Amino acid sequence: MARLPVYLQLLSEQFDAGVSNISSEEIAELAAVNAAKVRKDLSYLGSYGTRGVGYEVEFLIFQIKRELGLTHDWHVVIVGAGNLGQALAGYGGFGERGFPVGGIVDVADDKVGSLIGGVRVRHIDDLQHIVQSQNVAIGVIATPGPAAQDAADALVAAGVTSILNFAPTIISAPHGISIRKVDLAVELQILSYHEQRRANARQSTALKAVPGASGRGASA
Amino acid sequence: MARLPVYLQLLSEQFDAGVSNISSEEIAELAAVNAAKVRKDLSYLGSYGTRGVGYEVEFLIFQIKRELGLTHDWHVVIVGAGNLGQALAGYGGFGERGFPVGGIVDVADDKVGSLIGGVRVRHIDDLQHIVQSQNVAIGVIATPGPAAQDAADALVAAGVTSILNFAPTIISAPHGISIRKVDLAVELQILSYHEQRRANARQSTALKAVPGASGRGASA
DNA sequence: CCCGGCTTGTGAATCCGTGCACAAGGGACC
DNA sequence: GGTCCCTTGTGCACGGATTCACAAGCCGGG
Ligand SMILES: NC(=O)c1ccc[n+]([C@@H]2O[C@H](COP(=O)([O-])OP(=O)(O)OC[C@H]3O[C@@H](n4cnc5c(N)ncnc54)[C@H](O)[C@@H]3O)[C@@H](O)[C@H]2O)c1
Ligand SMILES: NC(=O)c1ccc[n+]([C@@H]2O[C@H](COP(=O)([O-])OP(=O)(O)OC[C@H]3O[C@@H](n4cnc5c(N)ncnc54)[C@H](O)[C@@H]3O)[C@@H](O)[C@H]2O)c1
Repeated sequence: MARLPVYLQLLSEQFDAGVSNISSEEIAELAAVNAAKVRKDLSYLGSYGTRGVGYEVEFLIFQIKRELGLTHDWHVVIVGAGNLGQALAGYGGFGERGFPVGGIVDVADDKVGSLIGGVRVRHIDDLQHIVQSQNVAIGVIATPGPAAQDAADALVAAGVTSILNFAPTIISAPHGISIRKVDLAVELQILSYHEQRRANARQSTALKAVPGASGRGASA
Repeated sequence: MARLPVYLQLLSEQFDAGVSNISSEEIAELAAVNAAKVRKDLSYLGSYGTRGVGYEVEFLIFQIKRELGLTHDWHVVIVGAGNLGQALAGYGGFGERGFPVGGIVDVADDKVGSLIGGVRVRHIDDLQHIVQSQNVAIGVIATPGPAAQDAADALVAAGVTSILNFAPTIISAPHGISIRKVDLAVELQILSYHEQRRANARQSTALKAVPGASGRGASA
């Protein structure tokens, strides 16, 4: 389930805040979901709650981590040392959450060799060596859209089996490779869709009073 | 539907490549989804296809844009001018896709005043002025996790009605405000979940042959 | 003008995720 | 030891999304 990481995040926060026991109701509140859903999700891990009491936070964290495969670190390699690649590589939260940057590669000669967040940018030809020497399983694509498929192919050829793609391109990979895509523009467009629906709703209600006047006018 | 932006993206690419007509089958191929789903999604916009021929790319792009509310630009304001905020503000693809950066704000005095991607960083106290003078409807949160809720409150107070949150924190807002969250760690954890399942599967099959030996050992 | 082939649009069956409601069970207090 | 209260775990019903399959419809060629 895609909600487990969210639970993990908030449980970790609660644990740091000194909370040792928590009910499904409280988790639901913090995760902004239904309490029954929380219990269903957690029961999927096994019956680790105590009726009448709730869940032991520390134990639950461990169980979720086990389920997600977070019992050890997963090294990550970033392809593309541009704007985004640098932000990602320089972002400390990566390693803190169990995903240290094992390497970052690029094709551009002026990028190769520079130091980002303590990691040196290498040429993409070194990808296979990096992946295999560091036992990297996850690759992150931060190249321009047209290069994304090439990057994916290179990652797969190097032995990576999971890919996180930030480029606005749908990439394909052999069966057995996990791919996830994060597309900024898609997120914004979904928001604008809702904005537009709200604007339309306002307009329809106002229409009866003043036909022709638009709600939130978007004048230049 | 959350798939419309994906269709839009790939249709735009096809249009640029000179394709003027396209079938649901081809769209499905490019979007990596079922063809019937594509037709259902598109029929939701109205009956804009021609039986026996397919869809006219340009017209379809226009219809999807209309549905998504992309007939005009939506200005965006970024809260937090750190690592990520700077990458976002400096990213040209934002404006190209109809979401120009209308402003970027921060609390830190050493950030305020600097120029990023042609936009000057302003103090968060100016948020309301920026939002209202530029008619901004969408806010992007790029602050550290603990400050995310404050940022959201400030955005809502300033009049923003949609929020895209990059911080690993669940934020709450009044009813009627759209919120979307993009959490890097969650994406990586989902990938690691699949990795781990693959590793387990390998281990189970190997177990019969060599009990005790682990598949992809994560030593040190 | 008619016919055959191709693609859309959509009814219907199905599947999956969600949420309700409640029985089962554990703990604390008496 | 008993009882009461609180919370978990889950059977069940519901709704939306997905997929199949096919009739309807358009176009080009004969
Ligand atoms: N910058 C952002 O905030 C942001 C936000 C969302 C999405 N994106 C997406 O992320 C991707 C990268 O954005 P960016 O702003 O960092 O772009 P960028 O142009 O700054 O960086 C791209 C980097 O990729 C390298 N590159 C090009 N082809 C390559 C290849 N075949 N193999 C390896 N490296 C290659 C380039 O040398 C460059 O360094 C784009 O697809 C963009 O749409 C960026
Ligand atoms: N950098 C990345 O690649 C990356 C990737 C994924 C997620 N994130 C998330 O994005 C957020 C920002 O990451 P970052 O690397 O840019 O961090 P950062 O520390 O570089 O930048 C945070 C910025 O927010 C500002 N800030 C703090 N409190 C604020 C407030 N109340 N109002 C306005 N501004 C405030 C700070 O002054 C700072 O400039 C974090 O939550 C992080 O988890 C970052």
